[in-house]
Amino acid sequence: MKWEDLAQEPCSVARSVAVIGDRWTLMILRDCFLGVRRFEAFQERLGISRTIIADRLKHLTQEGVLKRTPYQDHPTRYEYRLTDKGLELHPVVMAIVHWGDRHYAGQAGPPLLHRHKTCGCDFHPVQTCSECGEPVEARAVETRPGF
Amino acid sequence: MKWEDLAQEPCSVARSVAVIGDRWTLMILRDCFLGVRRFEAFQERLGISRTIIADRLKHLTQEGVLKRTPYQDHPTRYEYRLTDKGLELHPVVMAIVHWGDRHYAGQAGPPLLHRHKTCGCDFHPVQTCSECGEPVEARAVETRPGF
DNA sequence: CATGGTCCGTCCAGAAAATAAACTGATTGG
DNA sequence: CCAATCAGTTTATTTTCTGGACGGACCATG
Repeated sequence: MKWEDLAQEPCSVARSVAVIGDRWTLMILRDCFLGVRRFEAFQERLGISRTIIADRLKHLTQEGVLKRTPYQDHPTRYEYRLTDKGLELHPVVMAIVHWGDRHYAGQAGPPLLHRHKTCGCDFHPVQTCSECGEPVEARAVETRPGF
Repeated sequence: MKWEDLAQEPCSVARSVAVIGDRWTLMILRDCFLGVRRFEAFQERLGISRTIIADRLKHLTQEGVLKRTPYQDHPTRYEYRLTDKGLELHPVVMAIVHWGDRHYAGQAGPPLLHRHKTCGCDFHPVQTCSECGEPVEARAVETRPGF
């Protein structure tokens, strides 16, 4: 099966994974949420070849996750910013961070702390039910076909 | 950069991505949460080569996300079940599903519906703050070094 | 007791994709 | 003029993936 085939599957995981489901794309998204916007900055932070950066940025841009906008003329240079669609990946990234914090943080604790500006506290994300507001456990979820 | 290098980074995204950050691993995890447990079932559902299935299942098992347990003797056959650590990936998978539902569902709506057994409603996941309980917006989060 | 079926893998060669390293090109500052 | 910055592209190599065959341990059927 190919990338393009994945996008055609009648499954939201498959379709999302076709967009964000590889190592470097996820690492680039992480950096986006940390405020990184420029090609050189991505390249330097990730330490991987420029081809990959170019490729992934293009892909994310085509999918509307990032927007390529000029930040100077002579020569025109572009930076990559999260769109609203991209910002909606925040729960995905936070969930990944939190899982990593729980299972791979060293003695010293998690490498990054997250503060919720609204309440001012350091927090971790909690997945709750949109209907009753209670935390959702994996075992408390039942799945059925939607169409 | 290699997979193993990623795992060494002082970043929880990198460390998590080193474990779950590729297409097929994520698709396998999706199936795990849908109750798939056997080699043949993964292979048939994903339609990819057996080599990859074997490789990813082994990797996830080594990382303690899945547990390989016998379900019959003569001959001994094993199935793959999510461990507690694996179950904790539920928010990650749900966040991915929800993003896909929002941006890639067709006219007919999302391919799968999720019911919260506790309250009995179809729901979508909401990321909330562990401290104040309010929904967390990407823009309301501030990050700083933890050690 | 052969024959086919199930199930979980492994092995191999060729095809496809990912990746690194060097290069291009426009421009600015000294 | 020379070096530096920045955003890529090109080329060659390395890695991964595919598709199929194969193995081994059984079971059911005729």
